[in-house]
Amino acid sequence: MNKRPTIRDVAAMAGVSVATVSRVLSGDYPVANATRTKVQRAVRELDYVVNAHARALSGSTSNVVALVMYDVVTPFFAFIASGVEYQATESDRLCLVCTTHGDPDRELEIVKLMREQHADAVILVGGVNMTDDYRERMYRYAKGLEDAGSRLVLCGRPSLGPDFPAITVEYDNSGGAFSATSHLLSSGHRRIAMLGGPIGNTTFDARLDGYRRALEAFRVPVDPALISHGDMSQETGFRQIQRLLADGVEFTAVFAANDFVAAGAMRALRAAGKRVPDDVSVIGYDDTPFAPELTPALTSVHLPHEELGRTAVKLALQRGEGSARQHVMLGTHIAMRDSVRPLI
Amino acid sequence: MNKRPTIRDVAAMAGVSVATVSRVLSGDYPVANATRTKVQRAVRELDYVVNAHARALSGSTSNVVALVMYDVVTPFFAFIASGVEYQATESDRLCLVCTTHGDPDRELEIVKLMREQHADAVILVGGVNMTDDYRERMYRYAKGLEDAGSRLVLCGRPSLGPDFPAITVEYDNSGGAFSATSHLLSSGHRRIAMLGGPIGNTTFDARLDGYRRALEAFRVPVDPALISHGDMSQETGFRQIQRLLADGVEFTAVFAANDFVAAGAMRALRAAGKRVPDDVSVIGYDDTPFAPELTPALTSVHLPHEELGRTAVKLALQRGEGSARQHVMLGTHIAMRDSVRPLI
DNA sequence: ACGCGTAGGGTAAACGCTTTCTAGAATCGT
DNA sequence: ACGATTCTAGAAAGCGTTTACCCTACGCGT
Repeated sequence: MNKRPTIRDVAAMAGVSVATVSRVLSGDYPVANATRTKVQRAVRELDYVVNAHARALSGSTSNVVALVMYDVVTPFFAFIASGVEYQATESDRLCLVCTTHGDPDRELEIVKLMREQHADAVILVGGVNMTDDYRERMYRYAKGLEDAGSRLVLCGRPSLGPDFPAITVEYDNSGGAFSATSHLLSSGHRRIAMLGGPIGNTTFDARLDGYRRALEAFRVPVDPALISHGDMSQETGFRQIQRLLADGVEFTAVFAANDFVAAGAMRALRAAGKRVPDDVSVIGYDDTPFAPELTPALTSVHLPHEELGRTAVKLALQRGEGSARQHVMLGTHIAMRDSVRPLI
Repeated sequence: MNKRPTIRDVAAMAGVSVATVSRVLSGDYPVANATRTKVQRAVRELDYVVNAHARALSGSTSNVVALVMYDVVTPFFAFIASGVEYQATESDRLCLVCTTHGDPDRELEIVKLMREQHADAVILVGGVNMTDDYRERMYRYAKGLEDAGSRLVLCGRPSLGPDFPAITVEYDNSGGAFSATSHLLSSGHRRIAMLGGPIGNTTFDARLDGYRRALEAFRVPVDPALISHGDMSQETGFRQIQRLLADGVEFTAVFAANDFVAAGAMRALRAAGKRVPDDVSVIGYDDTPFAPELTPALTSVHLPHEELGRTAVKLALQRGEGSARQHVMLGTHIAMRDSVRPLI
């Protein structure tokens, strides 16, 4: 096993100083053509690659973007991650991925690790419980990261105010829910069950808010019996429909907090002998890739997941005054399929 | 914006030398309790975090594991990534994620970047085209990474031989296909269409091989008309069924190269008025989370995705003689659901 | 011919940590 | 009580780059 060559070895072989090698490599400083060629030959000869840590230590930018999310497999996160990875690559950055599984301690640990790494940007993804504890925690993160020269980005979660030292990139969560509910309402549905969603979670709360606003706009009273809470899983959707049916709550349509909940709901409806969309219309949220594969193909609120991720990186990397606390909101649209039918 | 404190600042505040601070932080070397306390207080006071690059430069391990895959959203990759991330965290490593989208140039670029980063392990995930060019490329990667002190891991792709300086962690791809096909055969099916799959890709080839072996074991002739190629998408499954039907090829069962292909196939069958499983049985591969949500719930070959990822990291990080070229093969099993029915 | 701006390149000081080497102090065996 | 250990901690030499600073040589306007 050869020891890996350093810049000195390259300099020696090329017969120049290390400074010159460094200059050839970074390509900023003027270097004579003959010299450049000699250096490049030596680099190839020795199969030399720079030491990123030495460079980061000396230079002070690590060229790393960090992504912190709940998990890596839920399509919502996976697609945002995809956008982040894409844009990071585009911007010649590497992409560090960490998961919290909702554990604040782990999150704290990760932010500390990112300070150690001098990440150019730290992107926190997804809904949260907006408590005082959370705000305070974010404030500490922001301070720590700022001192380390990192940008903090809140992605797919609400801004903490214009004075908060972080970039926010969210999508119109409440607006999407408003559209979805309005779609059902204008199809004649009045008894619309709202399913899924951890109570207090900003994502679910926003979706619930859109649901409420749409009902109000149509002057339909909000019936608390139609609103259920739980996590965002298929099981939740399945059980919530079962309970609604068992309790004899009447409804002709279902607005699920996301596509998993919708899938579970459809399964429960089918099990109970209800046909979708003939007896009950169903609409989901997130427009997951499997939505079109369900039977019937699921109508869902489409989110700009990848663009969310890309924008987060783009804004974080853009230097200049005031660039450290921007706020962007992306739109959504409904992907119409076969799970919604007008009420006759 | 305060400048971030260094180890010297901590040393100064605690009234000790930097060496002592370093030792308190790494916790290996014996330090008097009183001293340790003083240092820890100073660390907390200053909100000090070490500089990972300085540490890596001096120490020489970066505590980073790199994951290189086709993309980040396909469940196959996402679940392996999940396992990798989990085990990396477990082992106090950070996880760098890169995607190639099948571009060899990008892959080369990434391996170079990982050499720069001194990643502890570089994990290459997923099937490939096993060409001479590929072997040669891998050999160059292995050499370069070995010099940089990194372990190379081939995950979910075949080993390059016991002498090749890389760890291999694969699953029994061909065996899974054998089981799936046997399941169909022992249910009485004889005309089984094999769908999807890029020709030459090790993953698809292995699945095809299992299909063939099962047919032979049941003394059923292999009919080339039943085997179609394409990518691993829903569209492929959809179109391949359409073509089979249009060509008047007879079949009573479908073995799809993965669950996406299976979903597309089921859609095409439904569109053609064929019922699944009454008229045609369908079996998928990968056991994606949406498999149980399809109608009917899809029977599929379950893969130990997460364990694949975890094992890759575990083996790569374990030091000692011979640990650099191990070969592990994990098993699969069939997740039985409702898309297969015995032929009467 | 002279001064000057600039291209080209070398020297050496950081960057922030780990670790070896060294040494004083405290403890122990006899 | 005294040499031999054992603790504890500091000094300083790297680790591999980048970059500020300095110097030479050359082209050019006047």
